[in-house]
Amino acid sequence: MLNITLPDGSVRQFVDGATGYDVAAAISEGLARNAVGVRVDGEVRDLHRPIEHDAQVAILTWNDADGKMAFWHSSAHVLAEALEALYPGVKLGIGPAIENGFYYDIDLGEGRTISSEDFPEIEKKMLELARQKSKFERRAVSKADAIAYFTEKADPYKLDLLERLDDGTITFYQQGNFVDLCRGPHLPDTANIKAVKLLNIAGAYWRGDEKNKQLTRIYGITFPKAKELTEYLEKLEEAKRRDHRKLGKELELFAFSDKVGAGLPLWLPKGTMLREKLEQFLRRAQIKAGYQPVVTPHIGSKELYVTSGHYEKYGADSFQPIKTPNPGEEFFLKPMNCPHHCEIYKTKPRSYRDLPVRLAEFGTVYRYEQSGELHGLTRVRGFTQDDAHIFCRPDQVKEEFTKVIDLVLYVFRALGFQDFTAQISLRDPENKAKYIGSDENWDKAEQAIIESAAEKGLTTVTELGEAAFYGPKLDFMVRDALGRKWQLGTVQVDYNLPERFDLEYVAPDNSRQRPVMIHRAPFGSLERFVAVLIEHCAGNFPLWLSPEQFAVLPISEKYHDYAQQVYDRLMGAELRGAVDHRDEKIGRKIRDAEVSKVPYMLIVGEKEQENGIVSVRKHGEGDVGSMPIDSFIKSFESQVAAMMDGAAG
RNA sequence: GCCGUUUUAGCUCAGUGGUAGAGCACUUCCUUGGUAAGGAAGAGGUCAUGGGUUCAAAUCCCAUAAAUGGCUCCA
Repeated sequence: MLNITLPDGSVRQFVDGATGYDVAAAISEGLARNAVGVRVDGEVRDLHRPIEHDAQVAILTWNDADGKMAFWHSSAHVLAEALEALYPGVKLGIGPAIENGFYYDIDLGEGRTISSEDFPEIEKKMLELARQKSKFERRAVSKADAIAYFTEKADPYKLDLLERLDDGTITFYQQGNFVDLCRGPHLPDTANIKAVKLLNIAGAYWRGDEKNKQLTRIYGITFPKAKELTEYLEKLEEAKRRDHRKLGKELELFAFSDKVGAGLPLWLPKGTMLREKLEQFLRRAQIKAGYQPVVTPHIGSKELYVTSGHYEKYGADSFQPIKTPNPGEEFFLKPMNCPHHCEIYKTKPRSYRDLPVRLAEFGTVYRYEQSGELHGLTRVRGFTQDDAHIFCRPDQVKEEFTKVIDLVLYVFRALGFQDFTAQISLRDPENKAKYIGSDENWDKAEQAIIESAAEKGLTTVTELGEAAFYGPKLDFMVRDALGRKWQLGTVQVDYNLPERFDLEYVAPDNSRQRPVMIHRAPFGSLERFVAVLIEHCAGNFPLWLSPEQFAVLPISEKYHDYAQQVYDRLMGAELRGAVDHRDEKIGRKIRDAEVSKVPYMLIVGEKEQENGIVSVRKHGEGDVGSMPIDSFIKSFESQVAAMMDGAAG
């Protein structure tokens, strides 16, 4: 007999050889019908695989993340089966499930191509195969048999995969006539796959190595219900509507020009207003937090980067040096601000009493990103970091880290980013040699990060081996309203640059000590931050940031004078906006203001002029009634203040 | 950087080898209108750039650039 413990803690008994399906069926018929897999003592397995011993068992359905993975992984096999049917001789690479769907890498062979125009036919074939309700059958095979099978099939990629697998761990899965090397687990059968959509097609190197052959990767997604596919596609449409590249153009925030150069954004007046408000906001917060603003040039001599080590590592792949009339003299556009800041630190001897020294700069840096990597404002070749470097004693690292986290949280709250996680990147304990800095300091810094993150109650994930070679770091990952993940703020401990620049402070015993350096940027870069902010709020910026906070809309030309009076009053109170003087009807002016996402529309006509009031309309909400101009200003100001107080609390 | 796709008016996009189009935006005129598009007329294009094929190229071919979806990279 098998004792099966269910997630609710109850224990049920089953005959030997019982499967996950039997367990599901014993719980309810509906569960058995919807089950896609089973978790046995933490291991996700096929529903119909016998459970060998007493275990903790959870039935997985589409609603479990692991259930979705099995569902999509199985869908990838169906895609492969369809491709084999439609494109005989196709060679298969790998076909895993991913966060949203699955893909399969294929090699069509010389001269054959496939494009998104072929998708409908492939989708049709996949649905046809799915309807056959083929069982996914698992079988263990010996390495020799596996090699024989794929040699016979002349599938070089599977053979390559097999080379790295050990005998005894190899399993095949078969549905219909299609056999694939696969660890599983899979769905019981193909019938659950009711809706199929192939999404896009792309090149991908075999094993992710650009020295290898490039395969064709087909991305797709499947669902157990057609309705869910429709909803997913609607979500994609919504993401497109929020795309910062689209909104940036529509709202006239930024632009690019071939003549200026790829990846070099031009900030238009409205975008610049937004950006300056963000800068102003952070500048103030940083002054309060004890930072000292500094300004450094956009270029630095080659020597600076030889010292920092960046020349050796990135010199060849950077913007190439700027030459001068002096032979041999070379300058680089600065790819980061830290070397300059190190030189500021070195302008005078520092006492342990002076530390920490916090140098802050909105520093614009230039990096020659690969052409294929450029993407709107999130990946550019010239961008401004809200950078600062904290030079402190090793015993101050933790306190400084905590303060930086406070600052980042303050910034995120003020901007409405509630859903974020913090990733702690530590060194690989197996391979300590590849990191610079003493063991003792690393331990101290890693502890400092872990503890301060815990004290601040951050939701963290810890990644071993993800630290930079010069120090551990903490990155803030923000999810936008659609659940997409972005890396914004970062805090990094650095033992390398203080060493390379020979930074020192005088300790109480008069000895020379090495300070620790902390790089930090709450926004990361203004460019990426604005991009994420745009997508996060779909272009409806918080009132205090909105480039245009109001639009005065006169009913007709007769009220232009009064409109101007209203405008002057608001500008006097330091609100931002404009009067719509066009010869258009009020409906049209309202529509245009709504479309351009102006938070407040102030409609003025005869009534308003006579009574010294404005008729207020709120973006997305409509008419909110009329009030004296001063009341509007007061209510406006209290709203802005509330946003800032909320952030501080 | 690599693979695929795309590039036509300020914007969004039609146009499959034979006289360059639409809607919106813009200009002018009419209209002075009360909470999401008033009407009319006009102006606006080296069809990304450079080569080639052809009697003839926005259209077919090649190269370059940029954008875009991925891959690789990211101080």
